[in-house]
Amino acid sequence: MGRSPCCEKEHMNKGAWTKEEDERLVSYIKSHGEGCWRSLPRAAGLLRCGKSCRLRWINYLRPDLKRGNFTHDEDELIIKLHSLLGNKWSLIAARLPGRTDNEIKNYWNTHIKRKLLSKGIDPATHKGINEVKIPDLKKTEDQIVKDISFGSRFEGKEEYMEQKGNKNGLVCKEERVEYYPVFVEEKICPDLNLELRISPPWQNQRERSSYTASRFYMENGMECSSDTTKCQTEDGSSISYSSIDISSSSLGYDFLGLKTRVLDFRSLEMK
DNA sequence: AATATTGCCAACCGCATGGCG
DNA sequence: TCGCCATGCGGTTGGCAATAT
Repeated sequence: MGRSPCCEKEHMNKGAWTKEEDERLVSYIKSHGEGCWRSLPRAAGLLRCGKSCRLRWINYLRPDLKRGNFTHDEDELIIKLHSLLGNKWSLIAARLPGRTDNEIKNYWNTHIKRKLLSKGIDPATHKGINEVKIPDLKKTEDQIVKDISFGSRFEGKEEYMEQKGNKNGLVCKEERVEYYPVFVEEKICPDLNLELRISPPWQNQRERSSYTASRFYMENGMECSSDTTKCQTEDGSSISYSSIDISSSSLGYDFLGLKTRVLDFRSLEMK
């Protein structure tokens, strides 16, 4: 036996909402607040299912919604966030005040996809359509990647960060990856590159070696999981990357403005 | 003017997730 | 631990408007 439907389908209105229904919903939520979507329709005198009410409110009636076309800045932000997060529309929407996940999703599918394709960029991978999609990490040539930490802990870096006017925000390091990483150039908040990987908040090499950093490696919409890799630093100490469960950590980090535990990065796995 | 096609977006649907008893 | 329930999420669809033929 399957799951019971979220509401009684019969005697329910479907399709476009009327002005009167909108008014009823708005007035009810104004006086009772959001939530209890299942019981809301009956209480508000609406012949709609709870889901439908929730969607109508979130996507259309909410007073904080921004109307009108997307700006160029919003376009750019959506593209960058999509390169990081993939089709996680709700996460992307969380970074665009006044925009809904549905709105962004529609906008992506109708405008941005086409725009990227016209530039020869694959909207799914954010790479040139003719480029090889999966890098061979074993190759000996250097690779440039962007290593972005999300956090507010900049021990020993406060002065530097203040000078740069970025005490709390993205810390991005441009790193030349060789078989053994010996060259790391730090940059503060450069443009997000489309080649990204996400790691826990920045710490210096020594500190990093003291806790086994879990490096969730995302290559343009794909998660590239790998076994633990030991890398040797200049001073001879070793650093372990990837595949380390740090869920026991009690630390929470501000990832893209969303408070999260490190382990939650797993939920960013691309489909 | 009539019809076909295309683009857009609000809304729906089914599944996933998390909380709770 | 399990099952139920409410809610959230992302993919898909339906219908309207604009445009092309």
